[in-house]
Amino acid sequence: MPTGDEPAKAPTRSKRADALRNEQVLLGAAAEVFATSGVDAPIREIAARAGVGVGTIYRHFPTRADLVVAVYRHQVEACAEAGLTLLAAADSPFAALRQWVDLFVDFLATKHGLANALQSDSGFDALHSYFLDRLVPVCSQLLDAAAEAGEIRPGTQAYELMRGVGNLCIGRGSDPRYDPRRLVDLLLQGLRQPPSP
Amino acid sequence: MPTGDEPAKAPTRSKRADALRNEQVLLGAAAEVFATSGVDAPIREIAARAGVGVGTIYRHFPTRADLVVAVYRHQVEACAEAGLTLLAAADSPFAALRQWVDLFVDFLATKHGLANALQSDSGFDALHSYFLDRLVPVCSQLLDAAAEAGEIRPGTQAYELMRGVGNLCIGRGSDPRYDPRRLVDLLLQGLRQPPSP
Amino acid sequence: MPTGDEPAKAPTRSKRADALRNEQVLLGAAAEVFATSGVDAPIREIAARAGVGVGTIYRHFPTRADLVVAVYRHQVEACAEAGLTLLAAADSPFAALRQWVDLFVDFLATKHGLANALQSDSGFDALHSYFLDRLVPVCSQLLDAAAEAGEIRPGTQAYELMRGVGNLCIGRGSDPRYDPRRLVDLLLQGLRQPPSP
Amino acid sequence: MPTGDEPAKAPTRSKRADALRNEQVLLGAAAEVFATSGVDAPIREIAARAGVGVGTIYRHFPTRADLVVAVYRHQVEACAEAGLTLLAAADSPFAALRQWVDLFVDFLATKHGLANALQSDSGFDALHSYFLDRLVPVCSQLLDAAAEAGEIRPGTQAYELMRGVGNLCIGRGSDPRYDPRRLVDLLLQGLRQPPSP
DNA sequence: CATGAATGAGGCTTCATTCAT
DNA sequence: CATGAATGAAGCCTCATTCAT
Repeated sequence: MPTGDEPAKAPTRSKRADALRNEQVLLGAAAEVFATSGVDAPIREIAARAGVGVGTIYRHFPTRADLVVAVYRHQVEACAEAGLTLLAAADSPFAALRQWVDLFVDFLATKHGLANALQSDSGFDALHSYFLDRLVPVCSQLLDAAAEAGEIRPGTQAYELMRGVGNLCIGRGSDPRYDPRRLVDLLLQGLRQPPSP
Repeated sequence: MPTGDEPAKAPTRSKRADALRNEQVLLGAAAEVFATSGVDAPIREIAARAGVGVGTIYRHFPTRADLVVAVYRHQVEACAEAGLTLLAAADSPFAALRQWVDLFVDFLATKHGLANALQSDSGFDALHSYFLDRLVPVCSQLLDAAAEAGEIRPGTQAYELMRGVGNLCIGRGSDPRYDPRRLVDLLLQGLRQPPSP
Repeated sequence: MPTGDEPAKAPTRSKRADALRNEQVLLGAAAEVFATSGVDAPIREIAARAGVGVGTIYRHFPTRADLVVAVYRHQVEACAEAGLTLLAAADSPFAALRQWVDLFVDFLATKHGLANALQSDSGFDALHSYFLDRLVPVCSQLLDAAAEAGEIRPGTQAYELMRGVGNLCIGRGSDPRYDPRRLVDLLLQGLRQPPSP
Repeated sequence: MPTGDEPAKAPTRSKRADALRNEQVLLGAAAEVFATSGVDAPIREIAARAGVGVGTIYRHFPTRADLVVAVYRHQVEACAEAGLTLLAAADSPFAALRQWVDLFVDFLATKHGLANALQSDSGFDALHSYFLDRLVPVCSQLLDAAAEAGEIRPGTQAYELMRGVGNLCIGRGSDPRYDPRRLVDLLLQGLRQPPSP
């Protein structure tokens, strides 16, 4: 399965390079299968799609959660980092928050079933934990900044907001009438209101 | 297993009564098991709790969705009817909407896993449809009234709102920091804002 | 699969009878497979031989040990009971012991791999326990009687003797030069000697 | 992975030395793992302990039996040789036999699972053969000498005795009440009796 | 030669669903 | 009509063994 754009002359010290490439293939296949059949898809299906045996998957990712985390790690990291960038660049803390949440929704919205798997009771505790450990602090910073700037009412916890946004992204695409973005926007608008009427 | 002390000539009426009673037992057992183990609980568990064979369940409820719908039908009906009552009784259309949504959240929040099962891709299409068919019109009426009264911005669809509220109820109880009610409230507050900043 | 010797007219209250018959078929098949491939044989193989699905076996015998114990229970019981009979009937306590041990050897010797499975570290703790719980007391009685009659040296424990005899029966049949009976006899002869020369 | 500081011209001798050293490391690791997890331990475990790849083990020892035999060869040889020594040195042929058997029991008793693996049906035919080929002749000599001296009854075959002793050593350590040595002693005492009562 | 990544057979177990009794 | 026994597909996971690097 040579990509063709490498000189065949210098395979040098492969071995590890080989395994690494394989891992990439695996992650790609897993991403596709997750998108299609959800993160609960049979390991066999992923193995088949990647053109490897099941053992290969178990070698690289002993548990399913390991695989899921690996599949989404890059994007989660990018999302986390974007939070800080946005806070520095946006017109206002609230605008930053909104843009950042949009980013998160974009991410979840394109991964069929990922939002579901984020549920803590879905058996993917590691996934749930990873996402929240990584993103809650960022969200918290954005929320605090917006609150300090007086743009939103205080008192909302980042953990709750993240889970709420995640939940709203569940089942996107099943019906064109349902667009999580509109609801997330409503949620953020709600933050601007004084505590209660 | 007829007891023999009924006239064999006219079992019709009593048989029906029997079957009905049986169905009630079934529904009760299913409700308990759903509450404990979620709506995905093994059929056997429900049969055992009801003290009947699995065949009996299949006879009465050919698909699992049929059973789930039957279990929650009363409460869905009550919720639907409450919408009209509230609209008539509340201080304002928006107050009615809010109270009604609270009712719906109360309902979902106490049924472990029900909100999850409402997802259209969860394999319980019948359940999903039933809930929405029955409640969306009510919600729509409440939304329209509030919009007409100028209490909320126009443009939000009842279908979307209902699904959003349902989604927010997923996973309640897994972490004390997550309370769907607060987020639902935020959502409703968001409706009061002008379309966008 | 009617046996033909039952009047086809009176299937009366079957159901349980059916299941019972099935259990017998299962036990028969398991006995054969155990004899052929040892007690570690794949469940599938037993199911196939019995002409049933694997689920049927799991229903009747949730764990493999349950199955093994069930397969041999009758014979273990018979063996245990024979101990008392022999003690009463034999010429001397030692003769009774010898005959009883012969019985036990006969039993083990015809079950390929059973002696192996009796090893406590073979993962069939339940089997190991069952055999010993049932037979050690009997053996103990026989040993005591022989010791009291002065026919054997005192001090040998029934547990140890039973395990020794069991061990000697391992691997019978693999080589015609090995006959556990001769060694067991040697063991019993050894009991007649004074403690040490 | 040649280090490069050896002359490429004459690697023969040093390569062999290398390979030998490697084999020693392997045998050491295997011995440890066998002691810990039995001779059925996963090849990987041995490879890991030796710090080599599994392929290396397969190269040196194509089958598992080859490895096991290699691991115990030294001790088996020593045991075999001890037979002759003892016969010359002991007070009587029977005393020599007894001491020699003790040696064998000591050997087996300290190797977790080795006695089990000696079973001819355990899939380690080579192991079984090696042990018996090497030790049966020795045992035979001792038996014959004792028989000639009139210390034991004639007629017992060395093959049978060796296997019997081996079998008695199976499962040692699983229960403090079971000590193979006592039973082996009984067996030897049995040899001193006249053929039958 | 050594490495260890990849393969895939093989065993296990759970349940939804059917159907004889 | 009710029962629950039987079925068997489906997923899971663990190594022994091969072979490209």
